Amino acid sequence: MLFPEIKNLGEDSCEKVLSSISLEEPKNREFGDLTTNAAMVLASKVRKKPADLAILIKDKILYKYEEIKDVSVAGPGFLNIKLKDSFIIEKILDVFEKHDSYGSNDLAKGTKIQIEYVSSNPTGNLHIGHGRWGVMGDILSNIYSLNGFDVCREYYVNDYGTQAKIFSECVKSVYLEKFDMKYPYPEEGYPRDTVSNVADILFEKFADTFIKNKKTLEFDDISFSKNAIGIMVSFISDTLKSIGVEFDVWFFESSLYGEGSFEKTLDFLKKRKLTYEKEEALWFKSTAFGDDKDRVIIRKDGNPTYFASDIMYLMNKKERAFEYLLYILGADHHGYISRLKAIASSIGMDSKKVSIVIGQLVRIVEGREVQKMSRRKGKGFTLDDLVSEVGKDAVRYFFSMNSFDTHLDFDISLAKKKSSQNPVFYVQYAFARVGSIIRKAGESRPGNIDADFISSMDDYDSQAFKDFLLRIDRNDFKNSSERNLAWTILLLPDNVRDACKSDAPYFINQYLYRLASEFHYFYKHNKIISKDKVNIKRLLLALAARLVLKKGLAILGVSAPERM
RNA sequence: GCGCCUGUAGCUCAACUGGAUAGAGCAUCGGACUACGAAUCCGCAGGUUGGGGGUUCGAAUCCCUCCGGGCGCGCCA
Repeated sequence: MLFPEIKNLGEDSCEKVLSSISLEEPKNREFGDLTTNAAMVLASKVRKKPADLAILIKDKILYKYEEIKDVSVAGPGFLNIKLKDSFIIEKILDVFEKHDSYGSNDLAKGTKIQIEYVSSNPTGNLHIGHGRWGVMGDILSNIYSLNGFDVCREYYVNDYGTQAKIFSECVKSVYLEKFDMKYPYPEEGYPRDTVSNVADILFEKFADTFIKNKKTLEFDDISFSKNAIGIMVSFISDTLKSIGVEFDVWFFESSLYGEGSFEKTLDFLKKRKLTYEKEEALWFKSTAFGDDKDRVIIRKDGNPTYFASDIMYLMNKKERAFEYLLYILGADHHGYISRLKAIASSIGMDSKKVSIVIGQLVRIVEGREVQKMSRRKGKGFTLDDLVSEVGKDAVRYFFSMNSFDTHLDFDISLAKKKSSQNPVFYVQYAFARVGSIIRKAGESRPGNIDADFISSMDDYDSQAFKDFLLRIDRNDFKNSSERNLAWTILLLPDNVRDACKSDAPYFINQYLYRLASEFHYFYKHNKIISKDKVNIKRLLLALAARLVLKKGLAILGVSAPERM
């Protein structure tokens, strides 16, 4: 999304017109490398026919550029531009020049953004959906970083309210059984197997530490609960780590409530006349800020609600001076959008800088069987099940390959396949193929390549590599497969930028698939190594493809194997 | 009932946010190994964009209205 300021150049009409001019790849590649609608957008402003204006732009402006080989006017007034091969080759050399920084930009210039995702209650295992939000959050964080943002990845742990309490009670009941002590298991309690795991660990680690007096049943509930939740959080953290999802901050809801901070918040709200009492409860006027109903802050029984925590948490985020806040929530939480925005406005934040992405739910599909994700045990897959079934790479690729807005069908049998039907393998195989070429080149000891270079094909800063780049000629490509591959290699930065603009990690997946496809075709139709010689320019393209594939896979957090 | 998302090829999804002939991958059918990895490549076929109206030079995209699917609407978190 890159947020309003960066996305829109401004309100004033002139800039608005300019910003609606596009320069992009045409839908149909035969039209050229780039196309612009400039003539159509500007035509009415200068009172000319789009086609006439297009010809004017073509002759007076575009032909001045050395990089341009040809321009044609087509359709209602599109200007199609074909670039010179020599220019594309220069750009490929640039890719190696930049290498590590290739694909990144500094559009956001260190702007602080916090991305909160998963934030599942620490009262049970993660389900498949959490995996999707986790992967989405992680990849989006990567993408934001590449666009220059200073990203804080955060998980909000709900360890304070009723649910956390019920969970502790469950664990306590099982735990005390180990000492032949009876404690009622709450009705509507959590599934017993997860609870037992936690109780077992507490027993192993702490033995009877929490039991202060066996006869009077005196029990250290506070410490017990804290540890029980802590263990659950470590389970969750382990699961997420297994798919490469990690956080900078694990923020505990309970930490909001120390040292009279709740009272301070109440004072703050009361002073601003944002609260009122009704039916023995304290309410927050969230409707004044666009929410669809007012919310209770303090219940009839005197306890704060979850909404109260939301307010304090948001104030806390504000204090930490994040310029932008991004939430990734499951579709079952879409009711939050208006309330979070309402809180943000009420405490003086710009609600436009609080952005909420809603991910649609996930179904597991195996053949024709459809399973809905479920948190209840015995029904459906947990995230752990899925990871052990198909592995980290497939989980990450499949979870990121579609738009957030579509319900995702996760096809387990497809994810397990090791063939071209499986997009993960297709992309990884392209990378492995370049590795294979490099090895082959080393073995065949070609006359026109020296040994230093072969051993340093990954070391773009080495002298041998730089010498190699100097040998590349600027002559035209021999065929369209060489040119298309080169062109595709150059599109990574645009995709990284657009993926951020639209909060769409799947742009990267699609780009990688296209690049892999372009490479496979190139590979099939062009010989790189012949008997005693290497085609240097083709090797250059293969190496550039390798660099970009690696970079792209890294954004997705999917491994790039040398061999498969 | 109200709100959010959604309906595109047999299946899973795209379409650069209003642009050119709606594109990919699976699946189906045909073709290519004496070959740097056939885990690949090439080709054929597949569509009234759920239905109907409207807005304009131009609509899968925006508006209205039906129909279908998912998810929300607690003094739970």
